[in-house]
Amino acid sequence: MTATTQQSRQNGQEQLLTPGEVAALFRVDPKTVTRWATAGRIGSIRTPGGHRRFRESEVRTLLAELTSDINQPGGQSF
Amino acid sequence: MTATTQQSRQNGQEQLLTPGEVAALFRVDPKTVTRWATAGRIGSIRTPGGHRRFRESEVRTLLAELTSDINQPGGQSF
DNA sequence: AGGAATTCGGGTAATTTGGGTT
DNA sequence: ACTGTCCAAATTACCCGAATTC
Repeated sequence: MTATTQQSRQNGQEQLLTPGEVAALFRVDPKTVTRWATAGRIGSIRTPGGHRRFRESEVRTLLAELTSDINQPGGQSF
Repeated sequence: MTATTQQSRQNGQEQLLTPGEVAALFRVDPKTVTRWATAGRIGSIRTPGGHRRFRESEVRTLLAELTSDINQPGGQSF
């Protein structure tokens, strides 16, 4: 198996992203992504050391919602 | 044989994970997992050669505890 | 017995965290 | 209410050579 060192082992596992990667996708500061997690707008997984990891699927979903105007019931607008 | 099938199905024994395996679950470097073991944040078993192995149940429990989902069952939110 | 991949160790950059501020 | 920046401290990532595992 030719793998660098990282994310190419668990095939059926959930892929996780670092704050910096998520920030790059949204074109925002990593700090802003952290605020989203703190505000409960996005799920996060903390490492035992306290750093956050984000689910790629969830991030992509959120990113898709921002790509086009979404105003559907259940979207929590309060 | 692939990297994910290093160990065959033993009897009722505890499944052990390699540092790389645990690292993939948390999306960190295998070396980071080693530091967690050194810091006592996660239990580890050493092979006669000095390599570390981790209990799968403990790892999954730890992963679940550090996971904060926003609208999905299974995660504690308090 | 040889080979590929992983995991030791240490040491040094890069990223992340949290608070406070603009 | 939301985001970007500054700061210090903590955590994590990549570098190497050598040992271990399968």
